[in-house]
Amino acid sequence: MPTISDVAARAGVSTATVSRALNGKPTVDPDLASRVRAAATELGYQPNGPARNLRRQEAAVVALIISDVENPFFTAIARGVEDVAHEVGYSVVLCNSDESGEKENRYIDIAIQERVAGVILSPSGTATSVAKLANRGTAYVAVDRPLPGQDSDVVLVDTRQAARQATAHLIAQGYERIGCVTGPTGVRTADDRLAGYRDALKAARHRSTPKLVRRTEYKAAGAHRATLDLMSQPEPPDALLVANSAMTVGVLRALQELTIRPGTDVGLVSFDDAPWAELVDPPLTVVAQPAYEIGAAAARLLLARIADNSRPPTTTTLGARLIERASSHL
Amino acid sequence: MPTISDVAARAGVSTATVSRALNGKPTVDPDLASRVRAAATELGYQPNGPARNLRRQEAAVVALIISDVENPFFTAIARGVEDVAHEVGYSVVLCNSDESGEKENRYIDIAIQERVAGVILSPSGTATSVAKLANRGTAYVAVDRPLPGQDSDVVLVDTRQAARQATAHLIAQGYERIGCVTGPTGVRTADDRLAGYRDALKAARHRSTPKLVRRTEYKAAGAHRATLDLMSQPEPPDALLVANSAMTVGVLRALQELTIRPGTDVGLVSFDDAPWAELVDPPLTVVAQPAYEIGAAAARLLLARIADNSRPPTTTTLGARLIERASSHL
DNA sequence: GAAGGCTGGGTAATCCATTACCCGACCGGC
DNA sequence: GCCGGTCGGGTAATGGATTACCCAGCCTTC
Repeated sequence: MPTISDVAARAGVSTATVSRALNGKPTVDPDLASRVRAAATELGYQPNGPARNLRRQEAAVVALIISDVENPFFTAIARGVEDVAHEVGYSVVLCNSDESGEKENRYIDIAIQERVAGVILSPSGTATSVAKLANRGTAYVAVDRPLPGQDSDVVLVDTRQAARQATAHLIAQGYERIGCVTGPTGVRTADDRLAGYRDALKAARHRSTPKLVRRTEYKAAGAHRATLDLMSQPEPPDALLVANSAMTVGVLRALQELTIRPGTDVGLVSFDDAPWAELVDPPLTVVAQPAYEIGAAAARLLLARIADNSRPPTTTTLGARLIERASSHL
Repeated sequence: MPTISDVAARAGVSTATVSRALNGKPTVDPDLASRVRAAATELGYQPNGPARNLRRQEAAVVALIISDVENPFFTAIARGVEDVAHEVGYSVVLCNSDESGEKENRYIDIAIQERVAGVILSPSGTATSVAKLANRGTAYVAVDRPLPGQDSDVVLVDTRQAARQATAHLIAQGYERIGCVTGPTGVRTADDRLAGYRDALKAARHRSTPKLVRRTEYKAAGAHRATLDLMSQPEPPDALLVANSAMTVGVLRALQELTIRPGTDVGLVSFDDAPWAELVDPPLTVVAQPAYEIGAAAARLLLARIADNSRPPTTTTLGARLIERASSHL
């Protein structure tokens, strides 16, 4: 593996000049610079990243810690982050915390150890190592969910308002016993969606009862169980608000098993406009979240904070859009 | 940011002892070791990764370069890789090459620069920097697609056989003009699936004609166009084999627009058992690929190669499973 | 023609953890 | 009581790129 000295020897200059030439510093004679570049390509020289990062005290890398790689919402965020970061020469590494506080902490530790320039994360909500980032002055931005007790940059969706609107839509369509399947207590988006749901019920003077609400992990399996449970009650709901698309898979599966037809027998609105949402029968009414834009905005905030860590923390709230399709029409 | 010397000073020992204690070397007095650990936690010491990697000449990190983060097939592979790697203390960083040879090369260069222990990638198929990995002796494993001209470890699915079986199934169901929507020329899985499709037609003495085949990028948009084009011919196909689930989204959308009912008007078999495959109407017959196992197997191979780079390259081929649902029954 | 200012480029310090090498202390055996 | 061996732990070299600092040579300017 060739080092900078090998290149220097081959080009007949000092290592300092090689470094300057390859990093495009303007103080190098163009002739020398091209001799250096030639030597570097001939040797197939690749700078030693750890050495460079050690000296520079920072790597041009941002870590993106998301809570579920298999959730299209988060992968779309990843795209947004990548596009913005790449434009300014940063690389993005993706880490999957799997909604586990432990894995999240582990990845944060790794990010600190590797001295990445910044971290974007969707906090799991349990106590985390995020404080360490703050202590060390590593730039970070939260997406999708705020950090409990942390005053940081954050990019959110006005998910409570969106849930309220979605529920109001169901009410307007004439549904009377509207249920809600949402994520675990303590996960902010799950709490907010539930709150928005209740807001709408209250505004319409509907009674809100725990019997119509189920909370489980943000996955198909949990939602599947929850739905079986909800629908087998003496007075089952006649419509459901479902808090993400992974859950919707479980809900639809459960309804299938119970031979309850969505749209006809039970109204359905789901968060996340998954690619397949209009392919199921009936096409799903969804709350489309601007995932790509969340990622892009988070990346821009992170870059700004890397440049100036003293700037005041900002909260960016993006709106969601209700897309009405057939699953929510009586 | 505290360094190892700070910890050493605080614990009243030398840096060597700190390093040994924190790395669990057995030659340290237990008392000293616990004093060191205490000092480390008090200071919130996190070792400097670049310095460590520089010295060790390797990082306990493997890079996973996949061609599409938004494709569930690849994210499932990621899970498999992660689970195996974590067990032995390796971290996984995910890089999204987006089917672009250029991005792939870029990430390979970064992986080399950062001196990761190994690389797992789904090669885009265009000429790549993979040779650099080989030259430098960095361990790597190809998944899903073999590396052209490289004799490396590779984990594949017998996708030609699977395509053949899927097509034979359509033939057995009585479809007569079976079409195929597959990925771009040169992408091995796309070529193989087409070949398997032709194998089956030939075996059944059906005529194979280019009029029934379309090749486009492995995405919904391409497949959408391809389907509109295929179905608007004078003699359109009465069944389709679709080469991945992203494409199937495009195909279904196109059929919807043309008000052609899948299953009834046109038989459908798709690669990849997406979570929503049984939720659409009619439920999709699919070729389920063992994505998680591919990832796990690749990770195991990579670890073996990291341990011993002289071992002979192996090819692991996993089988796929045809899951018959309603979309392929006349 | 000499002094001061620039410029390009070399020398060597620096980043920090790991580890080869070495040394002192203590043990057992004769 | 002395010697060789063990064990624990310290000193300092090491990895490779960046960059502060310095110097040589040339240009300007009076």
